[in-house]
Amino acid sequence: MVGDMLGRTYDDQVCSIARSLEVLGERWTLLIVRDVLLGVRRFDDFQHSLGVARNVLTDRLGRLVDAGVLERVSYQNRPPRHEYALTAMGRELAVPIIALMQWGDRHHAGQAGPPRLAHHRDCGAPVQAALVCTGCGRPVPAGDLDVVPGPGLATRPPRERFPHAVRRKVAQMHPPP
Amino acid sequence: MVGDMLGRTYDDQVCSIARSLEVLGERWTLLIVRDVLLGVRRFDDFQHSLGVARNVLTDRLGRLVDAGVLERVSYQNRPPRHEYALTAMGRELAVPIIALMQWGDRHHAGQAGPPRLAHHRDCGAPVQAALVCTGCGRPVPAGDLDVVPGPGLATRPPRERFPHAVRRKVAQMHPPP
DNA sequence: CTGAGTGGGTTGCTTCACGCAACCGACTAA
DNA sequence: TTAGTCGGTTGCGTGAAGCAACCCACTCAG
Repeated sequence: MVGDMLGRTYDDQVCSIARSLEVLGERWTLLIVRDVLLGVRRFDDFQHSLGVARNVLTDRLGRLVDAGVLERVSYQNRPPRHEYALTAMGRELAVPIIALMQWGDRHHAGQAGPPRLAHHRDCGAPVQAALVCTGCGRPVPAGDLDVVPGPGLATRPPRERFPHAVRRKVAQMHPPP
Repeated sequence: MVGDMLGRTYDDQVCSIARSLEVLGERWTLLIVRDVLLGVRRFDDFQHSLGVARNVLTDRLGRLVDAGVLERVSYQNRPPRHEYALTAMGRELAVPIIALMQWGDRHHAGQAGPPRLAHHRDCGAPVQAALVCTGCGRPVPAGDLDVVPGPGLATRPPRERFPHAVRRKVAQMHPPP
């Protein structure tokens, strides 16, 4: 019985993607983080930039603060006002967010080209999100990737595929490429 | 009419992240893609792996097929049955998905460690999602990143900060039919 | 020829989260 | 004094998600 019990969590998944999505997966949340990466900091600016309902925005900002992705930074005392800034943990989200952005650039941008570009501040050259091998240092195409069980998967062995299954042979009708 | 007009789309955003999220951002969708990356292919297997409602699963699989992320591959004719496989476009999602997974590994994994590991098939070494500079070839920490307007952002100058303006016009982003 | 099981859904009902609009409280600038 | 700013909260209505049940074409064991 972890989390909200209904609706927004993926309770029983032993998976870092599911756990990331519990923090980031709701509507608007990732766009808020994008906005912060682009320099937006204040409630009303998020609201105007996104067109999100104010109560929902309140909810999402609060969750991001609770999750440690954002922090409130006071900029005035009377009345108390604050901005939202990325924590170190939040800044690391640049990797998946830029990766998602570039996937969208490749497959869903108009002929005008990408709406935004990522550059290396030091040398000005474009930056790309990619999978790189820590062994040979080369980029790894998605097809050369093996995703295997890790130490955190101890609980629950891989799901049995119905012991009395006869399905296997039928599957050979169209052999995998 | 663009998108669903209500609820699931981010109509007026000129942003590749928003456009990616229109395809991938709904609940369960990204977990379905994760499952396909891990080798799950059939309706009932998704359903057991995720615990998602069957009608929702039907909807998500259909959307992913429509979006060109998955394709149906027939494996039997009477009755017609098929599996779901990643297209080339879908395979590219390994980058943002692994990035999200490793963010979750760093910040939300138990002390047991990551539930899953990504390895380079050729040399067996771990694979990491990262931002790399196409100029100097070095990894780029999130803090050294500049995200600047690109050619696709022609529409709409950077948002005014309403010195005196009335907010009504902005609020009416979806004019009544 | 039954009866059980399978795969891939569809239908109906209920609940919940989102969108909208109004309101608030402490301040500031005209 | 009124109008506006900023960061919310509250209340209400509705559409989408979740759940369970059902369905149909087919296969297989007995």
